[in-house]
Amino acid sequence: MDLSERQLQILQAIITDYVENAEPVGSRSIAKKYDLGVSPATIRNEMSDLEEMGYLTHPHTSAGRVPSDKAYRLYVNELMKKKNLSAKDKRMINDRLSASRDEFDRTIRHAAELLSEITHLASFAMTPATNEETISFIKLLPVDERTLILMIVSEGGQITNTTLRLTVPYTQEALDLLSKNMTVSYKGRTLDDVLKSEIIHDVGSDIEALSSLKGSVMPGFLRTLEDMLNVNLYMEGMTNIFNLPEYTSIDRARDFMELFARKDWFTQKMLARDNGVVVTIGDENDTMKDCTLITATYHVDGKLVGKIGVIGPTRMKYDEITSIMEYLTNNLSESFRLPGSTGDGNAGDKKQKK
Amino acid sequence: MDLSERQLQILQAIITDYVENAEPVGSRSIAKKYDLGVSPATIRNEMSDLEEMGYLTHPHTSAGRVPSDKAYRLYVNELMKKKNLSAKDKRMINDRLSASRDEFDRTIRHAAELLSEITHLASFAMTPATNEETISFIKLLPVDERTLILMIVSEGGQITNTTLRLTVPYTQEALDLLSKNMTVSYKGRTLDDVLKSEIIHDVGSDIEALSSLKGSVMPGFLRTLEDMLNVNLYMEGMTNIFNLPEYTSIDRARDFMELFARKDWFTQKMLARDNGVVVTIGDENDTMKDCTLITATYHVDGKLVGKIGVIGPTRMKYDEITSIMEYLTNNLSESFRLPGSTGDGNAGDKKQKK
DNA sequence: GTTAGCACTCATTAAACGAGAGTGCTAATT
DNA sequence: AATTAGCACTCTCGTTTAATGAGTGCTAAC
Repeated sequence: MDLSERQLQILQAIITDYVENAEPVGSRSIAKKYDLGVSPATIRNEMSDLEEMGYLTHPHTSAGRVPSDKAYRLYVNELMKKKNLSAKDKRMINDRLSASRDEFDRTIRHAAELLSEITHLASFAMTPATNEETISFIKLLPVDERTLILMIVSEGGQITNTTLRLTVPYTQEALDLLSKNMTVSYKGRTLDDVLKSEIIHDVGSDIEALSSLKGSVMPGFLRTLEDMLNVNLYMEGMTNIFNLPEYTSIDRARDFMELFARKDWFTQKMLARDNGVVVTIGDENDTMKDCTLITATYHVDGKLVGKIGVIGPTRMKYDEITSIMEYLTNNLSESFRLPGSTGDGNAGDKKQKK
Repeated sequence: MDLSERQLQILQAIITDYVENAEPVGSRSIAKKYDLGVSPATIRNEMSDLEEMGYLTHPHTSAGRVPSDKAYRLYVNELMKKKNLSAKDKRMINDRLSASRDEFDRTIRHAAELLSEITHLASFAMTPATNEETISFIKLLPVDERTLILMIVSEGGQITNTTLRLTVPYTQEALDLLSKNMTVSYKGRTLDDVLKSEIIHDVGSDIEALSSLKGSVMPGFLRTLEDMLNVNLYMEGMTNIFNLPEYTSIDRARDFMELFARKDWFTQKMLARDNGVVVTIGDENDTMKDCTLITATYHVDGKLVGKIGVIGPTRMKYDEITSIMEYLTNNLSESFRLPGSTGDGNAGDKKQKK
């Protein structure tokens, strides 16, 4: 049961108008503003049909029509045209996103800030999940007699280091040996794997000094692995939503804020989403059924995948926002590419239902 | 112009009642609930006097009285008695605050969480400012031919390290020499000082290889210094305030949230506050004139000073909250004491106007 | 198939009203 | 002289009522 050309035009007009003004739109105003060459009465009839098909709703009898989630879905999948970013937005992204591998986290946070500034919505950005990363080698570097640096290098080139302070002195020999043993034991295994497997015994404890050192180092090692696995989540522009008419009720605003207070939960949810630009509208989300959530992925060295997203009411400028996010993530992926590497990171445009 | 005993009793009763119920309190309910042995009429007369002296206000003619900032000030300075923590709260703090020097930031964040949970207010915690810390030594450790670890150790024992990736290979000699030169140049100077002074030239560039290496390392060095100087600010329990009657207006809530969005600004404000338990009420704050802000300080090794605090409406349980914060900061300072060191960190009880 | 016309619906706003809580004053009481 | 009882007065808050107006849905004409 396809929609006629005119129905699509009317639906598009209603969406455009409602997104703009946040108020139920009536037949008369459609007829006046959008030049469809038909009278309000005709539009009324069509609207009635569209409502029957589930694309529109009625807050109450004598109010205008409001697009349903289904209408937005149709719009995102079929009607929406890619928007060209304004020169201002492009400039903003290019200028302010001085990404560099060194300042990874900082860049990611900047990206989230930028996104919320441009879209006037709440935004977030996540550093890549490193579940699949494998360990390349582990090194223990001496600092002073009771202090050492533990360094973990992943195959993907990620390097993390932590300073450990021991309660007893160590010897250089023990240090070297432990480094070697740990590397042998863990090389090629994923962080996840190493952290979960409790096989910490087999690192070798032949020598007394080594065994003691191992005991001191291991907890730090595990903690560092955990830190490597932890994706960082940055949230920006939370207060933007206070300016939106759909959040003038304190309860709505509270719900919204509380969602973000549970960072870890939210992170999990977002990690589960597909790659590329993903739009989930209203009911398609299992929580926040009156929100739309748009995420996009950026790539590091064309491999690791991080996410960036915006959250707002289902009424939002889908065309603009998806375009902005595509531009932004391409820009990010570009910045995070290893000098030598190739591969375009596949920052595609898959609009898909989750 | 001192207050009579009875006036103090009445004032105390009004504060207690208002703090509890958040509604203007009338003469009749005071007479009924608090056994002062006088009739409502007498209380009315006293209330009238108290109002004239600026301790009470009237939302409108025929409403009950509400304590003014001045009244809260008097209460905090004179009337308030130290409260004993409930066993539950004590246990909570003792159990959950498994502080350890290694996981400094984590512990601080936990403390903020805990504080907001116990007080049902918004809380924050700041890591210590290290402006005054001086550099002990700088070390460059080799990782692979183009990667090295830069380590900065402060006199106070703080250790920070960053991984640097160079575009060109380096030599071991150059590395050692640069480490030595940098240590000589910067040893004993404060982080602040080093960062501000642009005297990066005199690190010595006699050798070609050294000069090139220096050029690559210096930006990373400065960035790391900046990171060391940056105090981290953790905010928790923001959404608690939505449950308070004073924040049912969306505008109020928005203002509140927006304040915290500007983390850096807020950090600056908080750094400027005195040590110990400091309470600033309503107008005493230059922003947030309808809030009370309570901060307390904890100590690291009896020296460095970090802050923890709560924010809420001027109507709050001053006695409980200050007691909780004192207990909590003492606990923190205790945990962050170096094994060898002494000195009680002077976590005093100075209630003072800012 | 389209449009004009018109009755009808329903949210929103303003005004009117009564109830209730609390004060402030005066006069009586201790 | 201090305290209290009594009462008129004020102001908020919730409810009711009425008017307004935007917008639909239907019918009949084009």
